[in-house]
Amino acid sequence: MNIENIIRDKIAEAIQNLYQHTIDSISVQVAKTKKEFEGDFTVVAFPFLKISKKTPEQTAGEIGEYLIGNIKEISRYNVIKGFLNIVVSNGYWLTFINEINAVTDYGYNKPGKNKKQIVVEYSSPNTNKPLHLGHIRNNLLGWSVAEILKANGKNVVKVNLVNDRGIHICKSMLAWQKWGNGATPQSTGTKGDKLVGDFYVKFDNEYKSEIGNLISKGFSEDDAKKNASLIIATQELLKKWEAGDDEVRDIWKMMNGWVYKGFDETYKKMGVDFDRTYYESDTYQLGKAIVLEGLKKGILQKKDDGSAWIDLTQDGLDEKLLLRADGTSVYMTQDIGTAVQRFNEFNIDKHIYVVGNEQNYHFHALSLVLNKLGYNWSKDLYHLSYGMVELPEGRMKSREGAVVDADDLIDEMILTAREISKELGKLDGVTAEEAEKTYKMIALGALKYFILKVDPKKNMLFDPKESIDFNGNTGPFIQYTYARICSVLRKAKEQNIVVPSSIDTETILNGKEIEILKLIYEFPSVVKEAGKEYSPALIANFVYELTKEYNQFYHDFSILKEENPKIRDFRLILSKTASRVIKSAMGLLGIEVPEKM
RNA sequence: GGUCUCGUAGCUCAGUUGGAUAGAGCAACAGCCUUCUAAGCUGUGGGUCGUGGGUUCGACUCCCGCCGGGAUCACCA
Repeated sequence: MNIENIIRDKIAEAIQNLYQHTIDSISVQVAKTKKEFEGDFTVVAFPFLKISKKTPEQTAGEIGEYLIGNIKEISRYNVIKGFLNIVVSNGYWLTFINEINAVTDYGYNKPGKNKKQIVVEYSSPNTNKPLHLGHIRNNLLGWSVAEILKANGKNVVKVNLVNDRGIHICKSMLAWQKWGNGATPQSTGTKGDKLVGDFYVKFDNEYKSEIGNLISKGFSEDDAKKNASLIIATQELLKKWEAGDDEVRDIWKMMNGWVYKGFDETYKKMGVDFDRTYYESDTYQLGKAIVLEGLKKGILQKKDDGSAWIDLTQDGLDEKLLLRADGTSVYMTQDIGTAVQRFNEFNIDKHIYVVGNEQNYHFHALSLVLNKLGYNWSKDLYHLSYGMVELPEGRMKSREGAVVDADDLIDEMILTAREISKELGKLDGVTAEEAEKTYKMIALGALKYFILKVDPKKNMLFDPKESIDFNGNTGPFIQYTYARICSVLRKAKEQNIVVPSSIDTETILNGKEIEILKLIYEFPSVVKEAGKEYSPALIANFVYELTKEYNQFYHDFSILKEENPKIRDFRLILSKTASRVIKSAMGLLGIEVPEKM
């Protein structure tokens, strides 16, 4: 049983014995003691004053006295202004580290017998442009959240839904037909997704200039947009695609093929993967039958032109279109269909959509619509809504090419990592291949940590001019700490010092060592909280705190040169355990850690 | 206009379900490598937590108003 629960129980017991009043032990708040006070855990006495009818100091003192007498793991306490600070004995911490040394996956919950699955849908790219920094945030978040849920013992399915059809891809196709001269990735030496993206931008530029021309000829802006020959030709292309026109389908397949190859490369570089990939060209017809059924039941309304609507005004939203007058489906229709499909296909406990907060309204509506249609699992849908990545000049706009390209960014990071490493001469002793692997590890570590350390819900800023740091609160800092520990353990081995599997529980500890132990102790609850909140940021902030603390310890105390063998052994175990936790935590973020850097 | 969000040091971000004197990193300045990796460590300066009320023993945290930024309210996805 963990010490906080023991304290909770005993406090409830103390209240009962001292003041003849029954309270629920889980309602007792046990917090970490602030750095500037002596103690490990703090209990605030104020909530008990009504029960004790005494001053805060008296109440805290009486409870403290009771705890000393009844919990052997507590060595002493102090009271400051109604705050009861509890000091846990060295013996407890030493027993704790011995215990976790015996387990291999400390901090993780074993997969339960529960066969229910959690589906995490993320990435979900459009096939008309390459991935950019916004997609990076999405992918890293989705992947990491899936890993964190696995660490919480959940049965997770990672899913991608590729938006491979629609007006946007037709724009790239039309531009390729008109101005492409048969260009292919091979003929141009361009990565497939980039090539298709270039045609998308080309389309947009030509379209804009056509609109400009029309406006100068007296068209209103709206009319110009609707009547431009380019947009009309694009719509024709879409119609042909929907009709299954062979030529159009062939171009579509070819160009999407280029894009997939490009995406796969980027995914691989980022280290994200999926258990299943769906394509909207297969699923975009889903949902129609459900909507028609809803009409029949009178849950949905049909307008005069034949379009189908749902009225969400009671829920504070508006009326929402579910089927066009011509019977074709819209975004919402498809999402209804795919949701139903997923719940048929999997035994779903929770379905998580990792999608930007610009679609909050859509997912709010989606869950209401499904609920009204009678699917009681609509409450199990969860929109993991993350904030936008903004540039100093505002949002990224892919049509205008004002984006930070994913591949470029990663490549630049690798370049920087290589430069810094060479400058510091850190990898002089290793093979070129090994060094190259480490540069990539560091570059991705920096990028992933930079993104994941921020609370997913919040918008974040990325300034390309101030490239991502490698010092301070960064991925490389944490990786460096790991490498340092590995180095110490290597040296120990060279000196034939064996790290013992357990340690004498009478060993005397210093304050820094206890601080590190306390952080290691917190790891499981951080994993749990991160799972509950779907927040890799909690893991990132935790592991930073741990490494910061470790670096201070490393600086202030020597390990291998420590003369007292018991203390030396303890420090080795402590270091090894810290490195294990660092590696696990970083693993949950998708960040690898090097043994040398 | 409706709905939803965000506002913490010059900049980027933390701040557990309300708890003690609001913390890190970067940037600036000053120190520390014959000692287990200096991608490190130590110190200094830097704040009316947007603002005004309210609830509370106690508010960065909860409630209301206002100011400022963002998103969304498409027969786009």
